[in-house]
Amino acid sequence: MAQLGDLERSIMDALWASDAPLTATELQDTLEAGSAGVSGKQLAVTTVLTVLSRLEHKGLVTRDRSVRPHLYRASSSHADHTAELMHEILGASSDRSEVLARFLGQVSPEEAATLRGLLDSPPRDSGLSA
Amino acid sequence: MAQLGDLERSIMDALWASDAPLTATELQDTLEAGSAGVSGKQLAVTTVLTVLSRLEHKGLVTRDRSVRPHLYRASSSHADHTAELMHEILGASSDRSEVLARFLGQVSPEEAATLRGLLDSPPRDSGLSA
DNA sequence: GTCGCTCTTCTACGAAGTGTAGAACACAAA
DNA sequence: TTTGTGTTCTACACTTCGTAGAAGAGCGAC
Repeated sequence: MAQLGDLERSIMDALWASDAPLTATELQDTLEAGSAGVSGKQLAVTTVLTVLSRLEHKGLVTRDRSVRPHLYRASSSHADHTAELMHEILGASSDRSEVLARFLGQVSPEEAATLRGLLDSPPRDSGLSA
Repeated sequence: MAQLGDLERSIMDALWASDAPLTATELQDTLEAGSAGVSGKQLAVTTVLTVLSRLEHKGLVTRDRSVRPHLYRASSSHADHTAELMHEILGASSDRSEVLARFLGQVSPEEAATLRGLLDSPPRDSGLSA
């Protein structure tokens, strides 16, 4: 799955931040607003569309072609995606326990508490909406 | 920090697997042996050196220039590196708790047990040898 | 001291991925 | 059918990575 480029990430962030699916033009506006400040430079819509196609190809974005301005949305929630990435990295390791130990060693007390809570509470569920 | 290429990863793996620092030539041999089987093709030493330089530039490898055949070793342990990567990804997320929840949702029972154990035991130590 | 060997640095190139966007095409409304 | 908006095709420059030759540097042998 690998890492994303800057623009790809920006677009994914915009999609993740939006409840409803977005059109390319809407994304274009969102991106301009997001990177606001000094630049104010707007990307060409084709640029946004190209990146969206690439993201769709990578499986990160799904597109609704049934409506005319196509609608784009993230295939999975940001949290899901991030968690998957973390697992991918963990899975590539030979010594999972050791990695987990290090991971916890770097975790903040708050996060440790969160983890404890999560481990105690029923671990059996998935598909919660973000 | 980002992700590594195939050869870069192979070299890091070799360094991580070795107790002592290695020279470029030793790494060259190790890589040949590691990828053994059908290929048997050996990389040019310069290739190994180039990649080592790049890895040094990225901070993943440190080099001892005081001895003649320079000695190369991984800057941090494999587990440390992996854990750092996981934190990097987690840190880039806006909703850490949600990500952690998803992460745990995908974790195997064994790993969950490991985590529980780690969270219960004194979290205060670092620098364990891999 | 300089010859030669080994190791390192410089330089380079091709492939892949990414940011960027124009040109051309498709489709619906007027 | 024309027109405007949205999508696809194509393209190019830049970066990263795998790959390695050519040239330079240091050290031991003679």
